[in-house]
Amino acid sequence: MSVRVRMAPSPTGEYHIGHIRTVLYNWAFAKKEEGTFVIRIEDTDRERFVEGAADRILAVISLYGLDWDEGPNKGGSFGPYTQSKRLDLYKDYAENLVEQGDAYYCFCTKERLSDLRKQQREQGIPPKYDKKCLGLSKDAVKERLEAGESHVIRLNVPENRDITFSDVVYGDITVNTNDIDDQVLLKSDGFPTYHLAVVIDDHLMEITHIMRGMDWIPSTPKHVLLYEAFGWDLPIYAHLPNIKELGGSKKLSKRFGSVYAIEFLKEGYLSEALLNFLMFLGWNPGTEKEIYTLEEFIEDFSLEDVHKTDLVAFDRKKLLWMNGQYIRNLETKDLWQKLKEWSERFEIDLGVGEISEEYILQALSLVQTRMKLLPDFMERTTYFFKEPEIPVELLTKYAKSPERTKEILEKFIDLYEGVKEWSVEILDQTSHELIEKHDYSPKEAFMTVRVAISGRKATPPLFDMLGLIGKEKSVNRLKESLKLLE
RNA sequence: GGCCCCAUCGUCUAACGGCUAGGACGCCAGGUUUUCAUCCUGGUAAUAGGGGUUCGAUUCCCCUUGGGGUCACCA
Repeated sequence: MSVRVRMAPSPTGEYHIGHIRTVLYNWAFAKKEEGTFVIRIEDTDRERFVEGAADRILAVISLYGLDWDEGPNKGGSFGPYTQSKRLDLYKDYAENLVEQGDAYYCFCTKERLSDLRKQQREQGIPPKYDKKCLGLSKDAVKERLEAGESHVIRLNVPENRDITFSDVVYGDITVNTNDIDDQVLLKSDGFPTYHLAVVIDDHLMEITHIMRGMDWIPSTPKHVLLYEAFGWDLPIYAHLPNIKELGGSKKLSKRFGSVYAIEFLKEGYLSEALLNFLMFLGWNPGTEKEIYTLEEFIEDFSLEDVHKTDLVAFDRKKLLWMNGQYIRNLETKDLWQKLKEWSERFEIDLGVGEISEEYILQALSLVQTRMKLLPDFMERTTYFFKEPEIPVELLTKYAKSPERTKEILEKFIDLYEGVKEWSVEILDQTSHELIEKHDYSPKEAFMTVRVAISGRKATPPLFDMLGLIGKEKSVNRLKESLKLLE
């Protein structure tokens, strides 16, 4: 039987970076096993439903370079892939369960339920439905149903039975049914709860492996009960460790940076780097290899290597390092391509104006090893494209006196005006000759020129920079800087 | 609180029950360098505690402690 896995987002908000990790594992597993990856929209909560969220979730998954074989906007033979379009199905199955005695109608009001919970808490016992409506006679139920009384359908959880299921990552997990509540299956608005819908859909869609966050472990026994009641085979469960903020907070927090998948992209992380980083949050190949392409990940991924732990920390510094790796390892023209796409997608101005692509590529190649995030491009290259502001205190910082700064600038202006062939090699050679002749230290001379040209103290190598900026502009900038000292 | 899960450097992690517990990020130091990066070299730092089992426990078992999850007509 071929592998079928799924990711089932709930359109209640923006997609979290941790969700992408789960999508990635499912996606890679399907690819590796030559199976099918399906996406199903679980929009059964009408209160929390957010208009447009489903589309944005699908879009961000695509932006990360991941795709699916069946699902909304894609089709497949197990549709529809949106739960709100499958309502009749859930109702039929729930009613069958009632007939079998595995579920029952419940007419209790929300007030009674919350009072009950309150009482139980006060008595220090775990809150649980007291099965009051299970005692209703068939006729009584029928009567109240016909009267149009508001009702739900609840799972009839048997007493004192150990439910054991096997998890590929966490091993055997056993829970006693006394600790399981008579979960609502069908809500009074006719929508199923997650528990009912997920079991029915996973079965009908022939899902073979369920990979999801380990926060679902406690409700898995309910699902097992449901599979049993329906007489269906259990899928293979593989719960995944959850992700937390480095530093102790329980979840990723805005305080430390981005949280939503789309935000990381906007901040200038490359999807390849993000995915590479995410791979290792809960999985490890057991080797020392850490830079992984998607193809390599598909090759090496295995459920057995998913780490059995409670939480993994999201180390933003390591992510940043990894992003720098990816930026550096890109061909410059490919990096430029990424910059352009990023700029268009998020409407960010790269600050290059109408300058030729050839010039931009040269500037980019000079700053590439200095970039960790896409926006570093603007910060690092602005003076290649626009005349910079020169802070006087920085200009005069390196020579012993303002007079000496002036002298250095004058000498370099003379030198550069006379240079016939404006090449990095010639500039390097003649500049060194100049400082030797006048006994300037390399640092005072070159730092002064650097500041006079760029307005800053940290730039790519001076002569590479001058070479690209060109003779006329370089000389002009030196002259403008000189004027600041008068 | 009940139930469930987890426990190796600060972080992600490696180590058929067996060499000085390995790697990566970070941090520190040095080298390269006119600056900032890159790059190279080195260093720092861990088996939560206590009992067992064993010739020998990071590894297996128990307890304690700590962390996390979950107990809705949310997913």
